[in-house]
Amino acid sequence: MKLNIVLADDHQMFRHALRALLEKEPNLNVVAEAADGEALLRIIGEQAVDIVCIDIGMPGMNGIEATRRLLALRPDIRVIGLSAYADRQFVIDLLNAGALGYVTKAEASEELLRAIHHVQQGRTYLCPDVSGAVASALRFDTDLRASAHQLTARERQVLQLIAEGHTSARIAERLHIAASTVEVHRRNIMRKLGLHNVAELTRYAIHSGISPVVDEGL
Amino acid sequence: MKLNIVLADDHQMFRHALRALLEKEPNLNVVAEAADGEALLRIIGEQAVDIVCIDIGMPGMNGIEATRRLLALRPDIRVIGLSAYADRQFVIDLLNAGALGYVTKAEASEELLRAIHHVQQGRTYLCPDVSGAVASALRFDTDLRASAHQLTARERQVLQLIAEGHTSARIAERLHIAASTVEVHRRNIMRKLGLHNVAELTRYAIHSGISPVVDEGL
DNA sequence: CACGGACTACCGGTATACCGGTACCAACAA
DNA sequence: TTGTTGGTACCGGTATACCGGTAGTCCGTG
Repeated sequence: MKLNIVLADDHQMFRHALRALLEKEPNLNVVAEAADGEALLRIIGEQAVDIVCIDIGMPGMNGIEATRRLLALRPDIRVIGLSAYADRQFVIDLLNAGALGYVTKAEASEELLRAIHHVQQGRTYLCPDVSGAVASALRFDTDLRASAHQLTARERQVLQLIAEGHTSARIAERLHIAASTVEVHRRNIMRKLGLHNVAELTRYAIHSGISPVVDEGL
Repeated sequence: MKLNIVLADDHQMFRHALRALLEKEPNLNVVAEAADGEALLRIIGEQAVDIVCIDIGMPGMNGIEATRRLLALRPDIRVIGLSAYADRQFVIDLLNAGALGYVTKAEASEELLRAIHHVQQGRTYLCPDVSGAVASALRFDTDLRASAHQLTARERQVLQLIAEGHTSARIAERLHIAASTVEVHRRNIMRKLGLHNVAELTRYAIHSGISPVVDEGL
């Protein structure tokens, strides 16, 4: 029985390339690709999926948020996070969201295959440079979780869209809520974080990993 | 006769995956991979290379600098730039450095194959979203090549203060000029970069190194 | 059950950003 | 000379951010 895999990454080129690589493995079957979180959720509602490899740094709904929602719908799916960075906060947030694996793109592709093998059996797998970062975090800072969860899921979502340069009106359209509601989220975010303008919010979003450093179409 | 290709990208996983994809083409032969600019220059000194696909966003020596040095040593090699973003400045800088192609990772992998085909014949190739960005720049400014979109020292200074979350009034105080002047700088910066709000300016500042990722207040 | 948290939504108001234009001056280049 | 670039400064106008309050629903917990 082949494993059904879905790839989620905003870079089509990366998805295609990764598909070519994974399909060289006889027991792996890439059944679908998604360019963003919305597409991913649509896909897992439509077909049988065993494992999802998801990029953390996607615009719109990011990988962590997407993981949270995906597992709420289909808790049986195994999620492996992919990221350009071995950022502690990323790893912690993703594991809290329910993912089983975490591999950086700087690692060899064999690491991803190893991760797939592990999570398929329900085990956790962190690639070497990530597990090192997490271990040091656990030694020095025991309450990382608290700071990571000051913001609610909805607030993180709004924050990411603000940091991507959208106005409250556009964010409201995107989330299918009223602009006034977005304004409320905006103020609550600023109050919780002690920030007072878009520049500071953007810096926070990038630094905390809610928003990727780079954006498309600049 | 097969085309000898070298891949340069700091993400090993991306390199491996891209290799798997390119090697499905019968006339392409990936002869080497490089994780940074230094390794790339070493490789092209050692073996026959026709085409180099190089990532712009590599740490250390970036793709543009590496392209410049590579072509100084081996002007016959065709260079294709790969990037996560369709940043005008990157495109211009890379073309000035002597590259023939530019493809974003958001595009389909077919775009890369198309670019390889074009540059092999000595022709230029820009993928659609990139040529769109360049075209929009041409509408505003006819003289692109002469570093038209470089910011002046004063503008960089203003941009940094904007990205730190200051208002135009505060920036004016800090620089001992009128707020109206700061507004002019602000608009000129946005026009040059093709950006339209503080969030995008902040991202650009962080991304371009004008502003550090971390700030005291955060 | 009552309570709080999260999310939703609206009201009003002020501050600031954003966009367009014009203008003067100094330094420098064609 | 004339033209160009960078820096300075102001005008008017609209859009959006930012700040304060109130209030309804839903949902999970004590």
